[in-house]
Amino acid sequence: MQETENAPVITGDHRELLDQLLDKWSLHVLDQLCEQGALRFNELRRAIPTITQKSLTSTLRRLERNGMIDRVVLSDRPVAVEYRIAPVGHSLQELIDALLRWTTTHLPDVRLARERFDAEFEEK
Amino acid sequence: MQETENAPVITGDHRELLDQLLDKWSLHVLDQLCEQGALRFNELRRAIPTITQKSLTSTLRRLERNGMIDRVVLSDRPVAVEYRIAPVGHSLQELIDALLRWTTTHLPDVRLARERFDAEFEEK
DNA sequence: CCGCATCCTGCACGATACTG
DNA sequence: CAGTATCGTGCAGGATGCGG
Repeated sequence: MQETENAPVITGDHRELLDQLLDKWSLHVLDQLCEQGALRFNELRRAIPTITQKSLTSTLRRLERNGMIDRVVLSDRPVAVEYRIAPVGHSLQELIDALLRWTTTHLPDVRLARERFDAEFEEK
Repeated sequence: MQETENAPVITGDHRELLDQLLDKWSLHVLDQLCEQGALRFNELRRAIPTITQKSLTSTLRRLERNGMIDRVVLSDRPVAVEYRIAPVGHSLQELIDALLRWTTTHLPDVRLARERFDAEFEEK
């Protein structure tokens, strides 16, 4: 019978982790690091022009804490740091790509749906 | 030929849409509706006990506006409404499941990484 | 049963200035 | 170059009460 198939119940832990990986900036950072393998702090800033320095810092810290990326000190004087995608983080890449592909594919549908919804709402 | 493979550049539109689909509650709602097909308002409340009525309402509106779900009026007196997963929304199910499976699988890794990170931070 | 209207609070994020 | 420190603010989301 149906057995609810594989019952993907969403626990608080799931939600918390997803919040930390799919938030406003993490996706950008992960995406960049997955593609480039490793990037310097300011290279990331340039790759994601709209991100604030503060946000980039906190995003990197969070991703590092969750084991998604590694912070590698290249030298002390001058200070040089590199951020590398970690194995666990890399396992996310295909998922992220799938997410982006889905949005790209269905963006037209969504736009149409929105127009319809808004128009219908306008009538009243 | 690296060609950056399929270059999944993240635009503002991507980000906005993902924000509306992967936010705190949408995932729960979509997940429920995908599994059950259709649910009443209060059935959803019971299925997601921690959600507020206000949040459920706004989440449902947003998902409806984006074409992910359909709001079906069953009767007027007494008021009876049903929310059904729409085709576009259904195409998200496997993606959501993949997301949940990934977190379930890698949660141990993440926990370990966090402990290490926090411990290392403690030392200083 | 299915919502809408308000009030309220935290906190995510931006802007800006400073440091080794 | 790679950050830390501080201030200001919008707004998501909880709590509560009312209404058809």
